[in-house]
Amino acid sequence: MAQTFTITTPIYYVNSVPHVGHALTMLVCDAEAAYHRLRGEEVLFITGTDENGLKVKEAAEKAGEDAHAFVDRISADFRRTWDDLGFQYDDFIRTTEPRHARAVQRLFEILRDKGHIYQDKYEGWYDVSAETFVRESDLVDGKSPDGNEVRWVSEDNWFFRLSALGEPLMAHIEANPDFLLPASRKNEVVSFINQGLRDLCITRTNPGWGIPVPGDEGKVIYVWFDALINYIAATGWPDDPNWQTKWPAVHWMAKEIFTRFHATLWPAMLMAADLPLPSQVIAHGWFTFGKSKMSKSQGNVIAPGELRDFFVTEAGCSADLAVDAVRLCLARCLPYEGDTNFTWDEVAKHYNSDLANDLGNALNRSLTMIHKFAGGRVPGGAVEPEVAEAIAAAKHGVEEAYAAHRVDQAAESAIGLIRFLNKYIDTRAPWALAKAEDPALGSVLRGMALALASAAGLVEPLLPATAPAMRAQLGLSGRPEWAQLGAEETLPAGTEIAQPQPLFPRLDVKKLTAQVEESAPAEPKPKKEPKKPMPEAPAQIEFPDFMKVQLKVARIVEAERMEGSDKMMKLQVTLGGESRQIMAGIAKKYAPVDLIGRQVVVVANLKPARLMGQESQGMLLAADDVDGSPILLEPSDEAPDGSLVH
RNA sequence: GGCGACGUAGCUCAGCUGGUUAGAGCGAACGGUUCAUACCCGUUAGGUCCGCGGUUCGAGUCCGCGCGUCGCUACCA
Repeated sequence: MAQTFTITTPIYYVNSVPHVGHALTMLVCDAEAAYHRLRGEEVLFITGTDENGLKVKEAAEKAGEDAHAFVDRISADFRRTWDDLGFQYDDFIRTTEPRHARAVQRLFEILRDKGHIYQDKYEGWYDVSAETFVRESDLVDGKSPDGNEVRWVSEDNWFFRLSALGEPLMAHIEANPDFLLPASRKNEVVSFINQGLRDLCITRTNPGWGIPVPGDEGKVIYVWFDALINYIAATGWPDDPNWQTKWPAVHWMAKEIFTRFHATLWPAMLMAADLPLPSQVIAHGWFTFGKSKMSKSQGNVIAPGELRDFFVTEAGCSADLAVDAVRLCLARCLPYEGDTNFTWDEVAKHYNSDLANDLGNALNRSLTMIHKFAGGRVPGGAVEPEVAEAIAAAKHGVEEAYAAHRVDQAAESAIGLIRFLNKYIDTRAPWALAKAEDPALGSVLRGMALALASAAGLVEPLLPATAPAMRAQLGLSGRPEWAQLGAEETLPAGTEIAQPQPLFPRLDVKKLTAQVEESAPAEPKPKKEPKKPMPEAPAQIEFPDFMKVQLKVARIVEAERMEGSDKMMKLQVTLGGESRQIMAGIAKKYAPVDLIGRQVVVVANLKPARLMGQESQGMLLAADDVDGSPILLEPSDEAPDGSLVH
């Protein structure tokens, strides 16, 4: 069986509403899928919704709705939005479907049987909203760093041995340079993995919603662990023996879920289960709007349908073509590496220059000329070499762009052919040839028509409504094979041309500018995520509060600088009978030789923590110097190691 | 804090392994053309290629330092 080209968007969390960011991911996948279909390949384009998690259940309750009804409703919203915009996905998978649950449970069992999952106790704070565990030290005023409510949980849980998979993962990344794209994101993943991976708690207490842990029904599987498995579930794994013809897949997503989940956790899960890794994992950046990210919490979401309606109302193009206009603008503004500011201004410019002035006008003027100078039929005559070459070059450019997942560059290359055509028309001046009754006229007109027919094919994955509309005006029906695209035979002499009909009416930019200025919301507050501040010390504390802190004298027996940090030092100390490892940020000021043998004061009953992948069992006390550098505290006289300080 | 990226014409950005007069699109100015959706084509922009130092016969392109933006980060207790 032939290998299928499988491409995925993330499954969208039902706690949000569809916005332009989602539409961008949909677009790149849709365009790539369409391109591969045009080439005659089997294609599987998967999208869907992520519907498990405590947060979903609580959102349903808040809405006074049954959870099933709630997710059905929101999932349908997403689906309707994508249908409305004409995205041609092949499968829409929901994590509440049995096929997904079965795959999740099966993968869990496999990993457990192989020893990659173990049971342990977790006790600590849990952020319900973000569905993550929160370190005590990260709490801000009793809330999570994101300001969400936290609750104390103490439970037995299942952990995924992610810590063991860093090395094989790195090996795979190094052996496959295009596995993670773009390169700048890949670097982030490499440094993330190099910091050392930690085992991940992958279960939660069963709230009556989610996928139960096989053999431990009191638990459900952590939403992220669960959600990622949709990709393989949609191929039919584990039951369909043909699933491997649909795997591996190309995964596209926005950058925020790249590093931790798609580029690390997911490949690690597959690796642990001895399943093939995705062929490529690719992240795009965000659209920003004004100064900040376009997001629900910022209140500056543009609904994708809103953009389409804009072109219908303001430019007056048909609904189908307005969708194409949206697609073009998304592609042209595609933030591949960084983020892109997505503005009405930019949108209007791309629409006018690429679609109205270049593409639409080139079609229009060419058709008019064929009517005026050739009686409305494609004349005979060989297409001139420079036209054939320009077509071939543009086609090649589009192919290269799609091979590199650069939908933006594919658009550029296809529009480039139109630009060439406009220059060619000016240079060859068919009106002058006609006047002079120059025999070259036929060749020139036919070349123009062929360039347009070819351009239609090249833009087709990106502009699926525009391409057939162009062909219809050119008097062509059906579409050529990709391989045939650009061939002279695809446009026989004598083909009857339709009456030209403007496809994309120009936008009146001046009028728009006035409107936008009028309706523009106040510039979104320039906000920087507040760095989590150190908890403020209260003005006074009770004596028992103080007594909670156990301070002891310790003697440093070993000290070692940490690679990759100019401040951190790893210390081995003795508290009399007991020795401990403590991490301390003092390496800038003190050298190991200054420290060994020295007595210091430590907080002895501080909960252990991991710093730079090292356990720290306590905290070294130091005063802040004016420049912020540490000044170590030590007893003024030799004290017994381990003696209490109070 | 660490790691990483970026800083090129008014704007958005290309410039691979260093090599003659540094490019594209948009905008602007001027000119041309008339087939066309007031569109298209051409010319122009005197760009310190962020700054300073270095390697080299030669650097936007490599190295160091500095400044400025930005990204990632499970950790400076």
